[in-house]
Amino acid sequence: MERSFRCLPEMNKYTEVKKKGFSSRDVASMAGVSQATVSRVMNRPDCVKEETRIRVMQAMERLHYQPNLIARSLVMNSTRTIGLISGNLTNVFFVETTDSIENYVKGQGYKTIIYFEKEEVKLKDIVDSLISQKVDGILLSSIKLNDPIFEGIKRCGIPYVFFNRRPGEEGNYVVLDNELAGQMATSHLLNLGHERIAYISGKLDISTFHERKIGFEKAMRMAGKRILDGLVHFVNPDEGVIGEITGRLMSLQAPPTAILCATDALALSCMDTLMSHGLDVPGDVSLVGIDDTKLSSHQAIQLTSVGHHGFRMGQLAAGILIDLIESGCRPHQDRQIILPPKLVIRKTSGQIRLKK
Amino acid sequence: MERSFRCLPEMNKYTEVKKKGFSSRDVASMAGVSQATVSRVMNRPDCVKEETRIRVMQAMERLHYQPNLIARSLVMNSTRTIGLISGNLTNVFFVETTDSIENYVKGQGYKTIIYFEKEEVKLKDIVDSLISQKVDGILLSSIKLNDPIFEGIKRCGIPYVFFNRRPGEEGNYVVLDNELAGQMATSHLLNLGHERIAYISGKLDISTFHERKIGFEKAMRMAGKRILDGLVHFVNPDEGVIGEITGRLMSLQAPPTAILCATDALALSCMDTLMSHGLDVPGDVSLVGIDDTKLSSHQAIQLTSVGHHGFRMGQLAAGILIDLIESGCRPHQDRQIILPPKLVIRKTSGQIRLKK
DNA sequence: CTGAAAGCGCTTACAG
DNA sequence: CTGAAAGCGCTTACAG
Repeated sequence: MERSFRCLPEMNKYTEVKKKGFSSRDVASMAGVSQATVSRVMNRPDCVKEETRIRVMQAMERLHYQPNLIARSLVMNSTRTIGLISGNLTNVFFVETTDSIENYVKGQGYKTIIYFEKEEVKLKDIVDSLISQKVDGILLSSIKLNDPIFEGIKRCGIPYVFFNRRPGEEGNYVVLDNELAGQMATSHLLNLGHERIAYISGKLDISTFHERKIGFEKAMRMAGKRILDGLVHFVNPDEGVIGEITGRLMSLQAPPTAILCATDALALSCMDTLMSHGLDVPGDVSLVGIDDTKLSSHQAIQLTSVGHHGFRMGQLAAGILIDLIESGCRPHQDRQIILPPKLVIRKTSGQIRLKK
Repeated sequence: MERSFRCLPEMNKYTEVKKKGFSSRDVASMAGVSQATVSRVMNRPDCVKEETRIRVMQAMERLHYQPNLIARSLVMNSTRTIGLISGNLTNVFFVETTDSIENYVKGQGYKTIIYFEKEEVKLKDIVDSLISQKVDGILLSSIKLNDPIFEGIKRCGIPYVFFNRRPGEEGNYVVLDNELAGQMATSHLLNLGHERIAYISGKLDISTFHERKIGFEKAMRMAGKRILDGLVHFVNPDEGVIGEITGRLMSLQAPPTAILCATDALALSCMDTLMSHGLDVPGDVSLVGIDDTKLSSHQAIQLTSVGHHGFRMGQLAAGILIDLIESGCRPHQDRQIILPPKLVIRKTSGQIRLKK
């Protein structure tokens, strides 16, 4: 558009688009009643005389009338929508939570707007967008430790629940006891005789990874084992560098006899690389994940893992959120659930073997 | 609530809920301008005097103002939202499409409302809900052959694209050449010397399954092989009966030497059962899927499959939808893409072995 | 460059 | 039981 035109009345690109449907006013005039009555037929049918109600309903049918929920939301100040900001679906764990969350909230009569986190998109923008969209509540796994956005969420007063990750000790959340999970996974490997244990994790600005690492360190310390420098890696899981790291680990002079991955998703990538290098798991190296996703129990995978069903975590978080939404008042106490992890020993972890 | 009260003015449960935020009117009065000017600062900043604009923006900051998109949508008649009705995430294929769709439309400035199909929830209700919510377009994989809802979608005039499944020959869609895919998968097994081929599929009221079955039959016919009665099953994939079917197939007097599953998801379930029965794939029985999901290429799975990357299908469909939305006019020709399938031979299919 | 006014499609007190 | 009216928070033609 030319500069000189920029302040002319803008062409309304919607002008020529036909109306998207009929309004309650159209129904009203067809039925010979007021708009208020049409509204009542939808919301409080008991309060409308049967004869009138039938006439209105016939008009609705004839016009294929669909109420405009946007308009309703505006007056009701409620959208019956929750916003879900989730980790990417390339991580199986979030597949489980996304599925269970959508199903749960749908059952409660809510819709779900989803966002999958992405490097380029700032969390703040997503949250702002959700606030602007007037969602009734926000469910988010994508939060960093001490993320300043947490303040913004609290300030605006919109109900929220974190799941899987949390910004700190405060707030509403449902998480795994990650420290314990890390500890249990490590102890399992120690019990099998491993000492040279590699640890592959996501970045430590995320609570999950921060806490699991502490658990790992704690277990090693308690067993009196040293954590070996080149064996510990904190990477960005999205970048697909797991293959490279794994390759490097295994071509070390003294490669690890076991690898603990901070998530099942990482372990799966790791396993993929190990196997494509012709290595046997657990023959050549043991492998353990954390999260215990369903996929890990597949007979072809059989990944030893520690976790607490993801679908349950999603459902719990969604349940709390809806509770928060419907109770209306802002409770004075944060709602916090820390789930106990469970170790599930499968086929990827085995007794250490002596170097041939 | 007592019957006698039912027509009393309803307690407005929103009455006591504090406003969800500030409005442009609040900003206006703080900045000492009219609401119209605040609106202009957001939408056509060039048309506002710099001094005024700065004053308004400061007021916005101070109030942490977030525009109410609900109100804007109402006047603009556009929500910048698309509705996605997807198959369940328990099917890996839909994990890939969901992920790519959300990412693509987000990049185009649209939000995504998702629904995962579910036995209990009727498609019509979901579509109606989406129409009521005034989404700008609908993307759906969940459609049955000749589904009457297709008429409703066309009538209401909302842009739509089907992906993976289609209601028939008509409409906008992006699908795999399913018949060819079925044929290629079958031919592959025939070429390996298999004749006793089992076929496990979803119900035939879904185009994908209908067409893939035709491909299967065609390949068998062209090879002059008979399709054996007890070896063909059309089941509801959600019900987890795959295990049972697989078990029954393999305990037949003359079990199949190969199993073709109509989707990778089915093949994965099938493999799980086969392995848990101690059977070797492909030693005891070959296994082939259709969709070629990423998971199939994992070293621990290595499922032979035929397909066309799911993420591409999702992205193509989303691209067409947004094109349809933004072009505004209803094109006279349907937009249809039929993707060519590719056979990827991995480790689950092998030469037939003679019965010991 | 800016404001007053109308309108998007609903809902709900208020009267009758 | 029903209608007229006001209002939710925006946007935009129309005046000035």
